[in-house]
Parts: sequence; structure tokens; C-alpha cells
Amino acid sequence: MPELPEVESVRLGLIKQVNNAKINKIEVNFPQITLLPEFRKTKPAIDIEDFKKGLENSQIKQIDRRAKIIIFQLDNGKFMLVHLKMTGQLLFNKNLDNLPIDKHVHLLFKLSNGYLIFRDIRKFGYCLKIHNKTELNQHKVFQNLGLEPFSKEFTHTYLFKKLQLSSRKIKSVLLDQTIVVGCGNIYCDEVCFMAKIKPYRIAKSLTFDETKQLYLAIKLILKNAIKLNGTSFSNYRNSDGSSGKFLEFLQVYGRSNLPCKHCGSLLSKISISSRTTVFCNFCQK
DNA sequence: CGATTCCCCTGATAGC
DNA sequence: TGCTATCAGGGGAATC
Repeated sequence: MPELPEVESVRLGLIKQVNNAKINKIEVNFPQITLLPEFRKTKPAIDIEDFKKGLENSQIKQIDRRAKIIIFQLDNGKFMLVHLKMTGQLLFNKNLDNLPIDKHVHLLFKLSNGYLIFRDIRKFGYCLKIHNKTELNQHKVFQNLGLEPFSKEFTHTYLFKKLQLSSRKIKSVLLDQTIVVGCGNIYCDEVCFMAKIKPYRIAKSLTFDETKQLYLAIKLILKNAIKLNGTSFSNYRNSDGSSGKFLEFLQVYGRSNLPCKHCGSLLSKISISSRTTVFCNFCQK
């Protein structure tokens, strides 16, 4: 389940592999993947030729990231947006034989230096062609996004102000991408554990100091996870097909009823925002 | 405004 | 063997 560290790892891998490569040809196996999921039923007519024409014969000049969205900047002024959602993968290899070509490969990019595939078992992800910079900046997927966790605007004070305004559970706030982007189910639980705060605490009940612990935990957990190329719990892979190595450092996620690595008591499992949530009833206050 | 629930989709797993 | 139910959880949308 790609969250910010996984998406960032894919982006960094792709920069090494495909930056400055030319997109010669694109094979589209599942045209619906070029639309946002919410439009797939109401917009059955998909102009695949327009999608291909906009992207083929261009050169990849830059690969950026906003929240969990990867942004390819092309030399023809167009952009390509990719969201991996739950099971999406962007995989590159010089040889096609080294890639997992199956029914889940929705897009095949034939590049000047190899092959890039967009593979997504559950089809929640998307790959959009963006006509120009104006369309990019005004695109709905970027509206209502909160601060990047590593931006200078994201401060302890900012987080404290946001939490003071909220009567929601702290984990719901962390999952809410309009406050600060990047944390999904895995890292929310890990952040709460590191900050020693129970995930069901009401946001505005956190003290200034607790908020500081939470703030530091968000940055430290995400930073460490990026350093280890993310967490490969199930489907996630880096762009070269390798697994992320943060899995062994997980303290609570996926460990319900197992002993807490800190105090040894069994970890609790509850549901918050319809998400499985694991925490230590003793270490977290 | 928030909380809840359902939905998109497929694979893994459990139970009968 | 094979059917059915449940779970996984990023994000949008409908409902209360």
C-alpha cells in the first residue's frame, strides 16, 4: 500500500532509470486506467489516441511528487500523473523479459533505453495525460491537499493549530490528506506509537508537547522509511522490482496480538475510520 | 462540520 | 473441488 515513502522511493528510482529517456511508443491494455476512477463509469468514451499522441515521441525531463502522486514532466510541455493507490506498480527494466508481464499490466511504455510498465492488480490507480502547466496547476487531484511533511511550512505550530480545531480522533486527522499529506494506514499507526499517543485520542486533547512528539514522529518515521525504500507488506515494489526494507522496523502495523517490541504486552487492534488500527495499550497514552 | 458506510477491484485465506 | 464470505485500505461519494 504505497504511502509517501513508497511513492518517493519509486520516484527516486525512476529518476535514475528513465530521466531523459524518450517515450517512443505506448501500449494501452486497459484504457480506463487513463481516467480517474470516479469518472470511469460516467465517461465510457476514452480517447486513447489523444492519450498516446500527447505522450509519445516526448522526452522525460523531470519527475516530481506531490503527496502520493508522481508527476512526469515532458519536453513537449505536457505532464503525466500517476497514482499507485493500493496495488499500483511502476516497473522499469532494459529488457522486457525481466518484467512481470501479465493481465495486470495496463500500460507498457517503450522507452529509448528500456521498458516501463504500469501494473495494478486492483485498478484503483491511474495514469493521466495533462495537456499543459495550467491544466496541471488547476487539476482536481491537487485541490484540497495539505502540506508536504518536509516543507518548511509544516511546523509544529501549524500542526498544533490544526489539531486544536478538531474533535476527530488523532489517527483520522493523520489520515486526512487535507492537513498534512503522506501518511496512510501503516505510517499513521507507526507515528502514533513513536509519539506514545493512543490513535483514538481526540485531536484537540493533545498537549503542545504531545503534538511536538507527534510532529517529530511524522518526520522521523517518513524519513527513515524513505531511506529504506519504504515498506513491502504485500504488493509494493520499487521501480527496479526490489522490496522496501522498512518492514522489519515496523513496531505495530500488522502486529496485532503480537508482543509490543518495547514492553512485551500484546498489541491491541481496533477500527478507526474503517481502517485496522494497531497500538500498544501500555506504551501509548 | 463529522461520522459512517459503501464503492471501485482482485487476490489471499478461511470455513463449509 | 468449489462455493461463499471476509479482509486488505487510498480515496471519492452518498447519507445521516
